[in-house]
Amino acid sequence: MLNRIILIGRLTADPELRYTPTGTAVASFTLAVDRPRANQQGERETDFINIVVWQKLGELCAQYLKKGRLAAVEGRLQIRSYENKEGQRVRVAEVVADNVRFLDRGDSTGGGGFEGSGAGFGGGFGGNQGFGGNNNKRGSNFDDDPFVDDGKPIDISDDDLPF
Amino acid sequence: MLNRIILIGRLTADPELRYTPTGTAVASFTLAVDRPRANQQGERETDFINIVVWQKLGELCAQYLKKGRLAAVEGRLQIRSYENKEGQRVRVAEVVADNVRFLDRGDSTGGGGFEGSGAGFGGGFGGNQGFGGNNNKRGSNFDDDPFVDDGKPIDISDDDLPF
Amino acid sequence: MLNRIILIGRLTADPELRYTPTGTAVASFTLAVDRPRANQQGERETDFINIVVWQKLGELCAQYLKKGRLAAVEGRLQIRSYENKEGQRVRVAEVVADNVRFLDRGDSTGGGGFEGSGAGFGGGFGGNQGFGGNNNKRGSNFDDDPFVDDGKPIDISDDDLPF
Amino acid sequence: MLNRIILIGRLTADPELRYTPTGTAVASFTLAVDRPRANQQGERETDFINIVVWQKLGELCAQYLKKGRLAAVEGRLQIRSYENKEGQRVRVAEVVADNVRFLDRGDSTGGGGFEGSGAGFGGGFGGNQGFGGNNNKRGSNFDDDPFVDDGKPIDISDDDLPF
DNA sequence: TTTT
DNA sequence: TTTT
Repeated sequence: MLNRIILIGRLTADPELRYTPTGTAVASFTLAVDRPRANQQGERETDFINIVVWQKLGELCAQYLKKGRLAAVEGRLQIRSYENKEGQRVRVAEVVADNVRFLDRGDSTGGGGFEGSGAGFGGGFGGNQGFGGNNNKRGSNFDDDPFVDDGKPIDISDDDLPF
Repeated sequence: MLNRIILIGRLTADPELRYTPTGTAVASFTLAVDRPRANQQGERETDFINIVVWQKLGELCAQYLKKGRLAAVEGRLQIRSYENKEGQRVRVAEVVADNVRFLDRGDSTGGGGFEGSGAGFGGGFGGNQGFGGNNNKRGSNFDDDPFVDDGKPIDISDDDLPF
Repeated sequence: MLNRIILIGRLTADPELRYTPTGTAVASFTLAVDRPRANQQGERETDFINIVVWQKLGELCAQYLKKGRLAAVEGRLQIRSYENKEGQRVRVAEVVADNVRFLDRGDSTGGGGFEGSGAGFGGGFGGNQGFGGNNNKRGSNFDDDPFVDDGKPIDISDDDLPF
Repeated sequence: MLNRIILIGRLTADPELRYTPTGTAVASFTLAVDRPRANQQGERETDFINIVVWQKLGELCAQYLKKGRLAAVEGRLQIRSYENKEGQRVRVAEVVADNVRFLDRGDSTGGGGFEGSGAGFGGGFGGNQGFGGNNNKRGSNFDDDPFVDDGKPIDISDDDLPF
């Protein structure tokens, strides 16, 4: 009924940009988010949280976010479930972002950042013109999805579209 | 650096209440949270999100929340990582709640709900007196943790304390 | 750069429904939100927070929400500023909601609730057909806006549209 | 029942640090938060949102935050109400922060930021030792509270403590 | 000005 | 698997 998450952390690597068979862009990256307190052993722990960003906002993330950058991400926690090759049910958690802010090394406009979910690219967004043709070279699979722990590629299809 | 999630959904089952070796209470349950929109096939999907609640607030959840009840949960998304018996790295996502609201069939106080992380049980909270002795009968294991897909019990220890 | 608020509380009165000169619907109501703890005097205090909801979601609020009902509201905190008749600068705070959930006495569908900001009424939303003609009978003014403390009516105009 | 707000913005001025009669620290500052979209006239608007931060976290804000700095603030929206000298009811909105992150020019620790509401200074926090004696030189008034539009000073008293 |  |  309500599902809202806000994170601030640093990218563990450059974003990956993919396209569905119908040409919808989707970026994915992992955010390292430090826990507020040290644990019993006095160590500061970190949660590595996978983020996916669809459409134009995803393309902007792929263009502007890089490994090590600080970002604020706002979205929804989603639990995908699938069977791996051993027939085990695997559950992967990821945040589907609809708002991303670039918080350091911002461009000269003073802060940077772009927002999704907005009028202006909701219905009318037509694909990925100007981004060089959606190169489904490797079959559009998330074959290195960091949540996949057993080598099984997860197909990205238009079924995954959250809109 | 910042990690905040707010969910509203219904419990898929009664909460489980456990205790660490040192007697700290921890409740766990799963919240079914409907996605905002239907997917491509016109079906309404649901995310099943695991919640853990420590200390007194956990005991209150175990006491007042039941299967089917509507609840609002506020907390932090945490990704635990461990090796299963096949030597595979398994990642489990769960929300560590510090505020839970009971949203239906509220008791006569008008709405119900309790809040954690507050003055009053921060440092001084001494265990679970009055809750009948912390019955580590089954070895204090999360042996039916819904995030565990391979039967391996996860030890709950004082290392897991988020405070 | 980022502005997100989530509230759960009860309506102090039925929502008011108005229309801008160009026929855009806007509902407004006040949410009573109890503070988490009692104050020094042992009293439980309450914040009365004004909510505005635009377009179709506003019409749904006006239709389904009533005085005393419990609702969850998600949106953005906005500070409007204007000069009152004594020439003083007055600042009014309100939450512009893009998601509202109806949390009690839900209709038979089990929970109720509607969500805005979504594809489906983002760009293509054409007005308020089927809601009975937008009766700008009283000049489209917020002449009883609960944030106005000095009798000055605040014009609602298309300038106020947050989209 | 639930009241949570998260903001990212820049300080309009250095924080003000005050103390209650019993010596509890409270910092206040205003955050400029740009709205996500331009208005009808194509202008980008900004909300100026007042923040108050109590106790040790407030002292840290006064120490580390300065005009122009970028910060993330997490807390609760509170509406205070009082009568001004003309006998009018005035309502002031402010965010009572329990978590503040310093997002630019972070100190060498890599990111900066401090968190309140935590074990460690919840119950045991005893005042403001080491901060040089709580200088109520100007009568402990918020005499330049940006929410006060009519010159009336607002007394800060222990009644205002949110804990 | 206010809700349960 | 991981960021500063």
